[in-house]
Amino acid sequence: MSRVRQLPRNFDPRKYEPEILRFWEEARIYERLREARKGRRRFHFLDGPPYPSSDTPHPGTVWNKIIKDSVLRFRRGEGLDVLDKPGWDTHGLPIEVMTEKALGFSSKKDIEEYGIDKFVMKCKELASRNLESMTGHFKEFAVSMDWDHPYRTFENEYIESAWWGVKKIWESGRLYEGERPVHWCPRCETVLSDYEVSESYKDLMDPSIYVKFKIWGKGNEYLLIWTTTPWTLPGNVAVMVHPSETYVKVRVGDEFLILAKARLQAVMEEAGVEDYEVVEEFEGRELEGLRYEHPLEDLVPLQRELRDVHRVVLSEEYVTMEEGSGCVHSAPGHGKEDFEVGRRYGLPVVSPVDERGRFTEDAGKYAGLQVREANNVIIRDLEERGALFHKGTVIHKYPVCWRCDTPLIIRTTKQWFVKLTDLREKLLEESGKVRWVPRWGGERRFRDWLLGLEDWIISRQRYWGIPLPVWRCEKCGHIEVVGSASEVEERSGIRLEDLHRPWVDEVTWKCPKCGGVMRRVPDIMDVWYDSGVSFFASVGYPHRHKEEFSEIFPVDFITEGHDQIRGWFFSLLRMGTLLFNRVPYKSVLMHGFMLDEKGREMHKRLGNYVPPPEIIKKVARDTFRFFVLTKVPWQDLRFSWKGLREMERRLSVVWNVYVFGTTYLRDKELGALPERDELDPVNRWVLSKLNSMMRRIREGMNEYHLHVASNEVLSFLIDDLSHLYLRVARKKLRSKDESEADRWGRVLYHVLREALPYLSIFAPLMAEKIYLESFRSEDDPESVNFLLLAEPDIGAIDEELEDMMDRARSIVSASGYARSNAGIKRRQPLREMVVVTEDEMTKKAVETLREVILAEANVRDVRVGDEPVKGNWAQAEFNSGKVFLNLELGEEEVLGGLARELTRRIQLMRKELGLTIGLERIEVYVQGDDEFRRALERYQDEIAWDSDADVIKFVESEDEVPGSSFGKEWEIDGRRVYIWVRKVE
RNA sequence: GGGCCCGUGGCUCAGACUGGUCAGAGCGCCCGGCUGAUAACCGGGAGGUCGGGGGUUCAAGUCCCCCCGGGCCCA
Repeated sequence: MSRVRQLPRNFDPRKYEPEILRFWEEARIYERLREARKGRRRFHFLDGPPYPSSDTPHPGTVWNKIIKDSVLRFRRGEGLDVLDKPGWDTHGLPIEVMTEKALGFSSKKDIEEYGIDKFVMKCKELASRNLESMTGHFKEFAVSMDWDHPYRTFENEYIESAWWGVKKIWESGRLYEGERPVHWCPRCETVLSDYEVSESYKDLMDPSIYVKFKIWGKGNEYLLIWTTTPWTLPGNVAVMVHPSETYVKVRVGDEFLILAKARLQAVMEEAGVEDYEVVEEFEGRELEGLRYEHPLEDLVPLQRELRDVHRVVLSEEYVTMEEGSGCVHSAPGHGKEDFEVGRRYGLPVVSPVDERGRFTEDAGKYAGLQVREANNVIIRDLEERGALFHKGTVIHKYPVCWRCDTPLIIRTTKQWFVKLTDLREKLLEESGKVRWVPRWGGERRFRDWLLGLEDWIISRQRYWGIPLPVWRCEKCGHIEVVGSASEVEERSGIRLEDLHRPWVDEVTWKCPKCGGVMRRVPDIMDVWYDSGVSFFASVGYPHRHKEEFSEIFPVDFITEGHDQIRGWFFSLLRMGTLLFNRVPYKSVLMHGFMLDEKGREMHKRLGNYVPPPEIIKKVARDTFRFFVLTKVPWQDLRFSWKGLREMERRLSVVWNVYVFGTTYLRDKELGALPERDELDPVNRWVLSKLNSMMRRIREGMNEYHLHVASNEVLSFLIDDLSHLYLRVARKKLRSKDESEADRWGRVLYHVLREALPYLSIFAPLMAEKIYLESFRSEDDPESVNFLLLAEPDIGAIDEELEDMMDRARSIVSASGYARSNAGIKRRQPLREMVVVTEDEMTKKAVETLREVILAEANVRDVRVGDEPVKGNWAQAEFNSGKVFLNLELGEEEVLGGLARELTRRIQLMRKELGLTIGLERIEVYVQGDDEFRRALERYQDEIAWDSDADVIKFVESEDEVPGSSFGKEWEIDGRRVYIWVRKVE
C-alpha cells in the first residue's frame, strides 16, 4: 500500500531548487549512488575538459554539461555503474598570457627574470581558482559528475600518463626532431600549431610589391616576382614557376620582364604601365634552372653565399594564376610550400630570423630589425637598386597569434614531430568505426579533415605545460625518453615533487653511452597532446588502474561542440591510434554553439554574453535544462529569454499535474496497479501512453536524440495527462462507486510515480522535490536519483487504442467547433451526436471511447450513423468524417444545463467560505422559478455529490433557510435565483 | 576557392536519415469554456509559395542539381 502527500500548490523553484541542491550535497546522494551502482555494468563517459580561462563558464559550456548530465542520469537510471569524472584542460598559452598580463610582462625575458618557478605556480593558481569556481556554476545546474575527483592535466599523475605515451611513441619510431618552417609568434616566442593558427586570421595591410630579379648574364632581362612579405626576401633561394602555364617575355622600355601570360594584363594595369610589348612566349618548364641574381646581394651576406643556388624551379601546386605574376619568390625557410618544393630540388633552407622575430647577423644590414618593420627598409633598398617594378599595398587575411594578436611569422626552427602522414588510412578506417550523432558529423566533416593530415608538431617553447620527457646527451646526442617520475628517479636519483618546469629542467644524469650530461630538451608539449591522452590519463593508466582499463576502454560516449571535430575528437583519435591502434571512443554526439538572441556568437567582448548566474536569477535551473535539452543538439541554439519563460510556464503545468494528482490521491490507501482486463479504455490508454513514453525516451536517449526524449516526457505529462486524462479522472476519482474510484486512484498513482524517474533525467530538481514532498514513503530510497527507470511494459502498449483516442479527441474538438459556431455553451448538455465516417478505426473509437466522448463533448448520446436530414443540427468536419450535434433542447437537456449552472454557483460559494473538498459538508437551499425547482429535484443527487452537500432543498422563501446560512443572489440565463450555503458542523 | 550545416505560419522550433494521412507543436493573437489544479486549467480559430528554380517519382518539406541568403570549418 502506498500513500501520497499533497504537493504544495505554488510552483516555487527559486525556493526549492537551492534546497534540493543543498540536500544532495549534505546527504551525499551522489557519492552514495555511485557506491550503490558499483559492480554493475560499466558505462564509460569521458568529459571533454573545458579550459578554465575564466571563473564563470560560458552558457554554451553549461549547455554542454547539461547534455552530458542528462545522458549520465539516464545511464544511472538504467542501473549502470557510470564513470563520470569531469576534466579540466589546465595548461597552455591562454593561462600563461593571462598570468603575464596580470604581472605586467611583455616577453619571455620578463618571465625568466621573475622566475619560472614562481610563474608556473601563478599559472597553476589561476587554473585552480577558475576551475573551482566553474565547478560551482556547473553544480548549480544540477550537473552530476564526480566533482571531488576530477582529472586535471596539471597533476603529476596525469603528466606521468602523458609521458608514458610519449615514450611509447618514441619506441614506435614516430617521434622525431625536425627542422621546418613553422608559424611562430614573435611575442610568445613559440611555435603554434596549424590548428591554433586557423583560429584567427585578421585583415592586415601589407605591402604588395613586384620585384625584378636579374637573369644571370643578361644585362636587361628580369624575372618579375611578387610578394606581400618583403622581409622574406633576404631568405630567398629560388623562384617558382608553373611548368605548364604560358609565360611571356615582355619589353617595357629598354628592359625585358618574364612573367605569366595569364597575369600580364593585370600586373601591367596595377603598375600603370601601358606601353609594353610581348616579344616571346613559352611554357613555364622552359625556365627551369634559369639562374638569377638576388637584388640585395650587396647588403645581405647570406645572399652572397647563395649566389650559385638561385635559380628557377617548377611547381604545379603552388604557383597560382589568381594573383601575383606567376613567378613566385621562394624562401624555403619562410613558407611551407616553398620548403616542400625546395626539398624536392635539394635547395638549402635559410631563415635569418630569431625567436623574437628579428633578423640575425646573416641578414647583414637588416640584423636586429623586427621583420615587419624591416619591410619598408627593404623596399627602399630595392628601389635604390632599381629592382622595384611596382609598389602597392594589399589588405589581406593574415594569421595572428590567437592569444596576443601579434602577427605571426613563418620561420624555420627545430621542433619535435610525431609522424602521422602514413597513418592517414588507418585513421580514416578507425574514424569509420565511430557512431556519429548526427551521422554527417563524422562521415563527412571528419573525413575531409583527415585527408589533409600532416605530421604533428608537439613541442612548444613555453613554460606552463607538460614537459617533453626527452633528455639528450650534451656530448654525444644520445636520447632517452622517460615514461614516469620513477624512471626519472631511477636515472637521476631525484624524486620530483612537481613534474613541471623549471624543476624538471634541473634533473640531469650521466649519459650511459659517453658519460656526458643528459639534459632535458627544454620544450613543453602542445596542449592537444594533453587532452588527447585523457582517455587513459584521466584514470592514471598505465601507472594505475591497469587491470581495470580493459574494461573501460574504449570510452562509450563523448560529446562536444562541432568545433571539436578538428580539436578533441581528432586528438583523441590520433592518440588512440598511435598508442592503442584504435579509436578510443564508440559514440560521439556533436552539439552546436550557443548563440545570442539574434543568432550571433555569444562573447564577453561583444557584450551579448549571458552569465549563468543571471539565468538562475530569472528562471528555474530545470527550465534552462529543459530549454536546451528540447532543442536539436547538433544545431546551434539561440538563447532566448522569451523561450525560457515559455518553458517555465510549461514546467509549471507539469508541477500542477502533480499538484492535481496529489490533491486527489492524498491520504488514500493505494494498492497495486490493477490488471489490464479490470480496466476501462481510458485507463488502458493512459498506461499505454505511459509505456510508449518510456520506450521512446529509452530509444531517444540510446540514440542520443536528447530532444526527442525530453520532448516526450513533456508531451506525456502535458498533452496526455493534463489536457485529457486528468479531466476525465477528476470525476472518476470522486466516484460513488468506491471500487471505481480506487481503480482510477491506483492507475493515476502508478502513472505519476513511474514518470518521475524519467522526468528526473531532464528536470532532476523538480522530480526530486515532487518525490520527496509527495511520493517518497519511509522504506523508499532517500532520493529520486536512486530509483531505476522502470522498464516499459510492452504488453501494455496498445497502439490501436492510442490511435482511437486521437480520433476521439478529433471528434470532441469538432463538436466544440460546431458548438461555438452554433453559439451553444459547453455546459449545456445536448441530446445526441452523430458521427458520420467511413473509417473503421473511427467507428471503433466511437464505440470504445464512448464515455470520453460523451463527457468531453457533453452529449447524452453518441452514435455512428448517416447524415441527419431533419431537425436542428450543428455540424463540423474532422480528419476522417463529420460530426452532427442535435441542438433540440428537451426537458432533460434544459434541466441538466440548469443543474450544472447551480452546481457551479454552489462550488463558488463553498470556495468563498473556504471549505475543503471531501472534508467539510454543507446544506444548500435554493429559491427560484419552477424550472429551477424541477432541475433541482431531478438532479438533486448529482448536485449534492459534486458539492459535498448533505441537504439540498428548494425553498419558497428565505424563512425556510436556517439563519446562519451564507446567501447570495445569482442571475442565470436572465433569471434570478437565490442560493444559501451553510456549513454542517 | 573547397567542405559542412541551416533557411518551415508573427516569434521559437519539430518533421527530412528510411519520399506517401490534409506540414505539426509551443508562444503570441482572436473567440470561447471551466471555475474544488484557480496569480491556474481546457477548447476552438485565423495564420504557412516548407528560401527560389529545375529534376527524379504515380507521389517531395523529405531524394538529386543549380541559385540566393545566414553560419561554421578549411585553404
